[in-house]
Order: sequence, then C-alpha cells, then structure tokens
Amino acid sequence: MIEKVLENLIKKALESLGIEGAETLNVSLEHPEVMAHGDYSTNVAMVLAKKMGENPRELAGKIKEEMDSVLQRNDRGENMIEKIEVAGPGFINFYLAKKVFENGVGEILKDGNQYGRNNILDGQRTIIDYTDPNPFKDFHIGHLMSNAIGESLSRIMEANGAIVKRANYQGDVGIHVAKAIWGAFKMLNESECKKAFFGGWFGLGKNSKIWGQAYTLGAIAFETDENAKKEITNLNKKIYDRSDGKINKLYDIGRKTSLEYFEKIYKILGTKFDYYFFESEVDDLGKAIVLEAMAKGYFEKSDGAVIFRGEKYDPLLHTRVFISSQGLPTYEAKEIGLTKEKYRRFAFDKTIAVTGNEINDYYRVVKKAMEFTIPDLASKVVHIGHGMLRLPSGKMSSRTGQVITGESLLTEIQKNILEKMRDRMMSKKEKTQIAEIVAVGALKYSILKQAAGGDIIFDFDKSISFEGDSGPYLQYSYVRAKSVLEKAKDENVKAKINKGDSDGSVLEKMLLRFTEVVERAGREYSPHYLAIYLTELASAFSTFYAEGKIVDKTDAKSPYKIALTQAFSVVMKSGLNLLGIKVPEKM
RNA sequence: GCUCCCAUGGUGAAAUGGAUAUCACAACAGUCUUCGGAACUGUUGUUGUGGGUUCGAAUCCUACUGGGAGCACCA
Repeated sequence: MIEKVLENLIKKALESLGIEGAETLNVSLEHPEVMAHGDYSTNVAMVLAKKMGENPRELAGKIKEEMDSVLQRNDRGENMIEKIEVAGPGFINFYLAKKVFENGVGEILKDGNQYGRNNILDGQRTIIDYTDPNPFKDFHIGHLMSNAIGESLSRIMEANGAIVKRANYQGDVGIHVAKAIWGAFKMLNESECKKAFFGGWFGLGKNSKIWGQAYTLGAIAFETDENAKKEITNLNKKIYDRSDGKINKLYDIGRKTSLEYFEKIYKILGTKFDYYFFESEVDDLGKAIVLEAMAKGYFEKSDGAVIFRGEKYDPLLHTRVFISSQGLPTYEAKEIGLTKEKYRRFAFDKTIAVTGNEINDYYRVVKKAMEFTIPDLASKVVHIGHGMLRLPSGKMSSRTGQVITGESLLTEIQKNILEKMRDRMMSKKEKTQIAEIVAVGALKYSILKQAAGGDIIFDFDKSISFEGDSGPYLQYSYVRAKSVLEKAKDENVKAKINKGDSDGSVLEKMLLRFTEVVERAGREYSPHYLAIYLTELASAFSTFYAEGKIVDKTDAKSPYKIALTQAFSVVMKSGLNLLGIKVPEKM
C-alpha cells in the first residue's frame, strides 16, 4: 500500500524533471538496514546518475526537491510522508508520518488472525510433498527436517492465497523392505512371530523400534553376507508378487504398524496430510510412461537397462537408469509416475517436493526427462533440497544403526523443558502438554531459522537452546504479552489508539512489516525469513516491555501501549502458526 | 578424475549489488521492591586467499585453498 504511494511519488518526480526511461531501470525501494535512516529508501538517483553521467548526490538532491513540491501540491492532510532526506552516496530516504503506524496498528487489531493474509498466489493449486518416511524404517531427524519445512511452506503458501494439498510419498516396496522383513524373521523366534501375526506384540512405539533394528540387521547382512544377500533378493521378489502367506502376514503387519506410528508423530508435529502416495501405486505407471517415450527415442537400452542420457541436452546433466535390467522401475521412473498420479488426483498448477539435497543433481535429470515424457506437467514441478541434520560425529546412517529417531529427540527435548518447568504450579498433565508444544516449537524453530539449503550441525546440548534466538523465546514473548493483556482486563484499561500516540518505535515498525515478510517467504519458498523476522519482532517487544509499565491507569498512553501489546500478540501468534509452531497460553 | 553446492566474530547462523555487515550462544560488565528473569542494557570480536567487473561486492566473474554431495541399474 504505502509502497505504491512511494513508487508513484518517485515516478511523478522523475516525470516533472523530464527524466525518461526510468521504468526499465533496476530501481529498488527497500527498508534501510538501520532504522535511523528512515522507513524506506530508494537508490533511484544512483542508478540514474550512472546512465546520465551526473553526480549521484546532486541528482538525488534534485529529485528530492521535486518530490517535496509534488507533496506540497497534493492534499497535505492526507500526506503519509513526514520528510524526505538525501543521505550517503545518494540514497533518498523516506520517513513516514505517525498516523501511518497508528493506522497500521489499528488494522492489525481489526483483522486479527486474518492480518498478513493476502492474495498474491490467487488460488494457485499447489501440492506440497514432504516428510516421505519409508515404512519398515526409522522415522529419523531428517524426516523431521523435511516435515518442518514442508508444513511451514504449506501454511505460508496458503496465507498467500494458494490452495494447498499436503502429500506424503512413501516407499512401501523395494529392497529396503526385504531387508527389514529378513531381519525381523532373524530377530524373532517362532512364538514371537505367531504373536506378531495376531497383531498383539509390543506397544506401537516399541514395535517401530523393532522394525528399525530389523532393518539394520538386514542391511548389514546384505552387504557382508553373500548368502543373506541372495535370501533377501529372493524375499524381495516374493514380497512383490505376494506368493508366500507367511511373508505377506509379516509384511502387512509391518506396513500397518509403521504407518500408524508415523501418524502418531504427525499428530504431535501438527501435520495432516490430504494425500498419501505409495511407490507400489506409481511404479507401473512410471514404467509405462518411460517405455512409451523410449519408442519415441528419448530413452535407450544399455546393458539391458533403460537409460536417459541427460548430457545430450545439458552438459551439467548425466546419464541415469530409469528401468533396471530386471525390468523394475527405479526411483527416477517412479517420480515421473508420481507426478502424473498427483495430477490425476488433484489438477495442480504447481507441485513442490521437499527432500534432502543429496538428490539435487539427479532431480535435475529427472526434470529434464519429464520435459519429454510429461511435457504439460514438467514446468510445474519444483524441487526444494534441504540440508542434512548432521551429528558432530558424522553422517547419520540407518544402515549402521547410527540414527537419532525423531521420537527420541523430541522426548529428550521435552524432558529438558519439564525440568525447567518443575517449579510451575500446574498439574502434571498440563505441564506435559505445554512441554510438548514447547519441545516441538524448539525443534521446528532450530530447523526453520536458517536457509533451507544448508546443513544443520546438530549438537544435542547446544542446538536446542531455550534462550535468545529460539522457539521458546518467541513463545515466551507471546505468553508475556498475554499476561499483560490479562492484567489490563483486570484493571479495566482498554486498548485505544489516539491521534499522536505513536512514537515511531521499533516495535511499531516491525509489526507493519509482517505482510511483506509473509509474501517474500512464499515467493522464495523460504520460511527462514519469517523465523528471523519473528525473532526481531519478539526482541522489539521485549525491549518495549522492559522500558516501563504498559498497564498503568495514570498513564495517558497506556491504552495505546495495550493496543500495541495486543497487536504484537496477534502477529506473533499468526507468525508462529505459519512456521507450524503452536503457542501455549502459559509456560 | 568429472559435475554441483558451500566457506561470514571462539561457536551456530542472517544479509532482494548499497550506507557503520545483522542476530544468537559463549566471555566480560551492568539492570531486579515489576504486567512472568526462558527477560533487558552495554563491551570485546567476523566476510578463506589472489585477481577482475562496478559509483558501490559477503553477494557477480576468474584462479586457488579447504569442506560436503552426486557421478548406471538403492532411494
């Protein structure tokens, strides 16, 4: 809104100066890094000066003079700009009038939890595909990472006006399943297997742990024991064609308990998927599409396998196998089938897959192959590769059993938080619930605060801090605000915005930037802009909070301060919600 | 070997080609009869190396050094 006003002003000033061609220049209008430099700043003079061969500062001065006189001619009562200054090498800085902030705060209170929502994506139909754990294997911290990013992106895109469907793509067939089943048969004796067939056995959580161990056993044997390798390959075939009743039963139980266990985790994390896709339902489709394209010459046979020569189209791509020499579709072919199947279920304008970045290079090959196999969909496919959660000791591997499961990590964090809460006067049940919200918040924030592409070095003691730059810090600032509002209610001081109340504080300025941050986070698929913003906002509120009493009957500005506090609580709650983080009412 | 990604205070990170490189942790020095101290204020300290483009470079180009990932039937 205000950006439009400023852009128009710049345009008018340039027109009256007779400067042409400014439209095509790369002119920016941005917030100066230092707030003392004003609310907005433009580099238009510096860009133009280069083109016109003039001194940038002098030109900035001329443009500023012109803008001042444009403002004079306009209705001064409606003027939203307090002053304009030329600074530095030729920046033109704008300082907004108090009433802009007062109106802004009023708008936040009026819109409530709708504040910040916008329509820049205009109903764009979007599928976001994330988490993607494999049944029969552990749900490890890498899956937590994909989930945190995917869920947050989903919410941000929704806030920007998209229609979002959440999808989860899981590998329920393949050699990893055979490894786990093989391991399970080795680990369990006759009677345990019998019990397993009746679905009894251990609790749900433990059951999943058994599968993780079974997988590790099978995976190691597969690499070190030739006999075992043969048995597992054989088992894999039997799983595929469902020819053995005993195996089928164990497979069905394993698949079911795995998926139920994942659901439990999604509930804690706050994700509800609209669609589930399984490899077993897209592999035939993917294979068929590839074979059809091979007839047209886009794929070729090599050593019995069907391959795609990516380097033919782009030197940065390479050759990949899409159908193995055994005739089984690989990940690449399945991904094509998946995309087609996604579209069949929900005709999307865009589909976004969130996965680990180790597949970045071959996703590029797959995308190129899509241009030939499913050309109408290929341009709608976006891949976001996130970094890995690394342990200080090195890479995580479920093959060697060196994993931290998502569950154990969350439990550990929750324990720390409960310890911190031990003096709180609350029931044990309430404490546990709050600790869960805070634990999930701490974990998600530590993932979302940095740009998605990079790795996160995961130090158990340091990464999950409850101070400063952390999820609990944000939740805590919200709880404090709520506490203030409680007191205001008790003392019957109501929020009110009077003309001239604004003092142009950092808190006011930050509050009004929420919408543009939501837009940017959506445009660049980067939740971390939001996370960073919320931390700055919380910090501004904490400073404001410490400056003096907010609720004070003797202070004429108290109603405005309460209004600010309320606006803060609204924005913080919405912002955290967009990160997929819940807010407790106390903690 | 080839390709891609990355390198920012002691540590972990941020920065749409813009002004004095921002934040947190740690360290040090302070604030506390309060609306919740999981807080606030202050101090110290940073763009891997060499060239180049630009009025202006952490950001773009180039060479090097160091790290990570990928490179044919796993995903």
